[in-house]
Amino acid sequence: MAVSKNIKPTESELEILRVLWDKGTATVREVHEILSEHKDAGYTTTLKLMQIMFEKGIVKRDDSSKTHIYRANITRENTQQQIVGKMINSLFGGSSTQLVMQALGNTVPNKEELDEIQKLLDNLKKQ
Amino acid sequence: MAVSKNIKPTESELEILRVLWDKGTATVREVHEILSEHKDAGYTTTLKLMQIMFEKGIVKRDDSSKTHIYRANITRENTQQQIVGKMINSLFGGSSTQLVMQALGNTVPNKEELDEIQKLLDNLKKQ
DNA sequence: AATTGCTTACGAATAAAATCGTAGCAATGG
DNA sequence: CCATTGCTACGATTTTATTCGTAAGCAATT
Repeated sequence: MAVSKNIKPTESELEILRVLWDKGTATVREVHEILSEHKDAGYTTTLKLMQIMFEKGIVKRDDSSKTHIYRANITRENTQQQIVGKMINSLFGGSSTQLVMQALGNTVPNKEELDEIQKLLDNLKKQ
Repeated sequence: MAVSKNIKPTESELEILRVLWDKGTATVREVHEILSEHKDAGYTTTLKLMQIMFEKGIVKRDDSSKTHIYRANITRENTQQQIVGKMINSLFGGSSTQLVMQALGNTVPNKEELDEIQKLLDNLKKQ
């Protein structure tokens, strides 16, 4: 398995990553448009953040044309794992079960989701 | 239901809260001793943090004697819910199920834990 | 009474994250 | 040809979080 870098995106970086994960690729303008629906910060703020993320290696970019095209350089899955893992330790005393209980108690999943979880659970039980 | 304040403890504050949640009450010294097992920061750093948390209302304290006695003023459950909820939205597109799958895939629960989850799952299915 | 040890208070330094203003460059349309 | 528009670069500022040094109080001990 590939070694997952221990990258910890900040809150703002995560917002940008979400857009990139969703869209695949995006320009600063596109990211900014979407972010500004829920947040107000200037265009250059988003630009600067994405430049910093580029320096950190969190995103890649194609700068062959004037308007650069960005894409994520870390996967959603990896980042989720990273953050969830950290949270299990820091908030749930290392028990993933506690987190699961909390999450399930939080919002009620529908039938399909319950089945999906049940399937995973069955799998875990077999081992 | 009580209105849960929208408090967002910082990383350091969370470390302190964990100690307080575990022990119920603690002095700065006690908190510091425990923290310094895994982290090195001076005593006054911990002190200052706890003073700030007091100002924010995150912790209470009994200052009737010279050595103040602290306790958490927000519950573990509430804080977990707060943070998990935020994460479900920001990282899992609002799907608690996705988070559950991630968490379960992360570290393998033992038999008892699996049973516990199964029980909760059964309950959810009934509704 | 002086010393020592432990405490709180608090200003200030440092570090990290987020925000913004301005400059410069290229393409476009009058 | 020049004004406008939209882009990147980047330094500087602001905000937030963390860390620490120092002073002062109090109590036990020498």
